[in-house]
Amino acid sequence: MTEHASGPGVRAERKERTRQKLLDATLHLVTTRSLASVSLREVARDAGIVPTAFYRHFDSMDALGVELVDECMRPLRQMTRNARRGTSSRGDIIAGTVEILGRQVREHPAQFQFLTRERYGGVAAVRRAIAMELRLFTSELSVDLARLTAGADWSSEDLEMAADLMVAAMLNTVLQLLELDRRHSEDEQRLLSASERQLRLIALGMASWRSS
Amino acid sequence: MTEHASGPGVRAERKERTRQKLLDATLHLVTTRSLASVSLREVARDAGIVPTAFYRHFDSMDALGVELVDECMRPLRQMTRNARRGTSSRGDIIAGTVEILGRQVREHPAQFQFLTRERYGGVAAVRRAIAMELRLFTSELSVDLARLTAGADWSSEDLEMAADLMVAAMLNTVLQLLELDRRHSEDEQRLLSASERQLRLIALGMASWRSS
DNA sequence: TATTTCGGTGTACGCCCGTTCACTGACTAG
DNA sequence: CTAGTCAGTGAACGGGCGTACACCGAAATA
Repeated sequence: MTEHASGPGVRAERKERTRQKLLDATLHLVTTRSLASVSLREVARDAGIVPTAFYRHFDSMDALGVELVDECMRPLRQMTRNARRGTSSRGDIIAGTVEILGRQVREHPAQFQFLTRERYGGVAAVRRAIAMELRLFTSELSVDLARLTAGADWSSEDLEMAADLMVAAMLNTVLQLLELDRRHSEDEQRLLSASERQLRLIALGMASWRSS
Repeated sequence: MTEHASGPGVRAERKERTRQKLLDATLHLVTTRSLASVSLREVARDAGIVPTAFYRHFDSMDALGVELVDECMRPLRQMTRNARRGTSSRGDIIAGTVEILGRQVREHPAQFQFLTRERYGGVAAVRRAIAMELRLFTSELSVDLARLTAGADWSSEDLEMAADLMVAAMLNTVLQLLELDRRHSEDEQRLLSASERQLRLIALGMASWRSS
């Protein structure tokens, strides 16, 4: 229970490290193929352990997949936090959001690849986990929109509708960014510019919207 | 070469029938899992033939997948044709489009399920085939938008951007429709109503857009 | 120091897979 | 009537899979 002088939880630390290796190996494998086609043995091999040792960390590949969703959601959560912070500092929310989106995708391509690929992939548990996170994301955005449209008579249903559209647009952008080849930053800029204009188009629509 | 009196291509007809059985069996299997996790033997079993006979019809499961994309695109193509025809007859394009979209998804759920699930699934060839069809769809829509915005100074790039946003919104609706449980027509109506308002929001934005 | 805990090992099992090959027999064509 | 075509058969192969089991040795505990 209490930590010893010589090694404070050396074992636990090693365990956590190989656990992370399993997650990393899976994430790497999933950038090419779908999770359903990745085998337990393959993951164990890439992580440098024997297949049976896999069970010391996860009950099954499905369970690992669900944990991986959580891990991959972290950059996305950070993204929304950054976007919110950016809101208060500068005037143009949209430009800031799109810029952050582009950077996050550039810095964590594998995570986004995994999330978008498995969003409608074969493993039901993983699909459900992603759907839950995404619903949370949309509802948070609709709260933000409520703040921005204060005064206009927006129903909560319409706010949800607009937030859903914005999230769909951004996810579409993410998918297109991931399809891009590496080191074609000009294409990336063109895509991000289009994304910004899409969000601006929606904002323009919202400005002249009357909740019926 | 010439057709005989007794049986005009009985053999070819039988072949076509089992070929169709293979495609149908795959489509049915793919509603639950992803294509990458469906085996050749499984498909052959469900189609009622021995595994080796599979090769009389397709080179591999990947090849079958590409053909399946083509087959599943037929209802979608018909949908756009219907939407276009509806355009000329009545005033409200959006309501008509959404209604047709809802009906098509209701009538061909497995096809849409396959297309959306495999759009970013594991099989590269299938992914490419779907992406190509979808790009065609978007560019056709941008042509329609060019006709509708004649007079306003829309650049072709912005037209593409708007069409892309609309397609993303509609695909998002399709995904949500497919997630719905059966026989909850109230939920379906709510979803289609939200989709209609999304498109209307975009149209509203376009009305006050100035291509910069 | 003696004992327990536990992450990782190695073997072994039965199963399903894709693909090969030689074959059969109904339809086709001359 | 005869020869040829070809969709479908059935046995067999080598290989990867998930998983059970007994085991090891270093870290943790007492």
